[in-house]
Amino acid sequence: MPEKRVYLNRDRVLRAAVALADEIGIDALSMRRLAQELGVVPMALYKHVQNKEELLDGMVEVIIGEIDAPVVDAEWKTVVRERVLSARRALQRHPWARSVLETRTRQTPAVLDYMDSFTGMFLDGGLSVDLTHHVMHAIGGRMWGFTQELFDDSAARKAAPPMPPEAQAAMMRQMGDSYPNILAVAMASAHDEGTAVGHGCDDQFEFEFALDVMLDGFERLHERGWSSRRAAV
Amino acid sequence: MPEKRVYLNRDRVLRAAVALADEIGIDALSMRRLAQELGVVPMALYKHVQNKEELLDGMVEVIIGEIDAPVVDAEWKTVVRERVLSARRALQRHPWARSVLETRTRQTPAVLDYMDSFTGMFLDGGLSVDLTHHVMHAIGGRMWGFTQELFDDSAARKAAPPMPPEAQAAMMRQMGDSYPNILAVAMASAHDEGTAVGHGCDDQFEFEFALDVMLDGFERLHERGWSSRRAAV
DNA sequence: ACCTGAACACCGTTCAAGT
DNA sequence: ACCTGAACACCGTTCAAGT
Repeated sequence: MPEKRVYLNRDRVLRAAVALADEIGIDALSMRRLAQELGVVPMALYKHVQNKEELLDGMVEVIIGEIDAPVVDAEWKTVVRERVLSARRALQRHPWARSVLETRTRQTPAVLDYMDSFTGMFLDGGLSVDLTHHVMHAIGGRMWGFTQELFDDSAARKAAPPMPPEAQAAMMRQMGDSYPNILAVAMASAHDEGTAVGHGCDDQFEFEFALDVMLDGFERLHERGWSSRRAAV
Repeated sequence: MPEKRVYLNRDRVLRAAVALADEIGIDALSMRRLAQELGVVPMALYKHVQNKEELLDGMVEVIIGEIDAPVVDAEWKTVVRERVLSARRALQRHPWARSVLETRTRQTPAVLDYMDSFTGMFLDGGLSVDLTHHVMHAIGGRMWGFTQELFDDSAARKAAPPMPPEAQAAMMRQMGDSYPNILAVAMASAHDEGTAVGHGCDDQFEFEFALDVMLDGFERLHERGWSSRRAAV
């Protein structure tokens, strides 16, 4: 008696990939091994995922789906803090996730959604778009690896050829519908670049901004005689 | 007329690997491709490097060698700042270095030397061993990826079986000769763990420490009406 | 002491077919 | 519409030899 044939789909493939990576580790996760797990020939996967890169992008989507929505009715610092800790918990559930995130460069809709929502936590908290911009860069590494590339277009530029201005404007308009917060920040920093006074997206500036926030914080703790014992209280 | 045969050595192999990765990218760097570059059969490399992992560890050594020594006669914040910026420059010269560093878990002598010297910048600046400990964790991601694992022994524990106390003491003594600063910090946090009040090496605590340093810093900038224009002055 | 050659058990992905 | 099979051009690493 032939079993009812259950067709593969993208979602089944991605979930199986996440589960398998949890089990055998990311290095051992190959297209061939995943196919075997699904009881299918390797090439069957390529109907649902263009290549291995896209499989990894899809696995990131699954992880992002595990991050809690922002808490409501709290000051922005609490909202951000809880969200970051939730993201951290999601990453910890999947030990391979950190290293995969760090290699992703494609800005999939799932990633952009998360970024937009994250940006919104600062803007809703009343931070200026300027400060929010640099804060997003600074917190990037702590949120996880790919924030850096969001407002920094060097990665995107490599992927896509330059666009005529009208196409750029059209894209901006379309982005505004889905990602209003990202758009607000991107527009403000583009304006800054025009005036040549602010810092649109200078990689070195962003790095030093984050470094100085940390060093200044350390200095204040040192001056106050901070110790982890007292912090525990 | 036969050319004088120049034997391979570890250093030649590592330098060639770094140069080749710069040229063709880290993904394309294979033992086979590297051997070809050196005009040698793949297996010849295995005399100088146990396997590919060790090749990557060796490439990290080369990178560390490019980081400037700490500047002298300056306050600790400046010393740290300059060192971090120097490390950043080294990483930027080798675009593949970041991703390689993030996958390294072995604590080679080169890595320990760098860590010890880095720790020393804070201790010499007068920070307490306690604060230095948490600061080292906090700055880890900014320095680069592997600091996290230094005082956190979970990675080391996986690699090596547990030791009898005498062996541990002997190792400590030996470490004290080469890495006095690491030892000072490690001993202080071990003591804390005994009192069960401080935070020896709680991963979650370290993460939140760093997160809160950033968030508090952002809040202060927000309150002061910070803008990148004024920061430029 | 150092390098070689052949072989093993893997990869991701293509192409042209099968149902 | 979806899956298959065979093949291609690669990997890292072993082992037993060569000079």
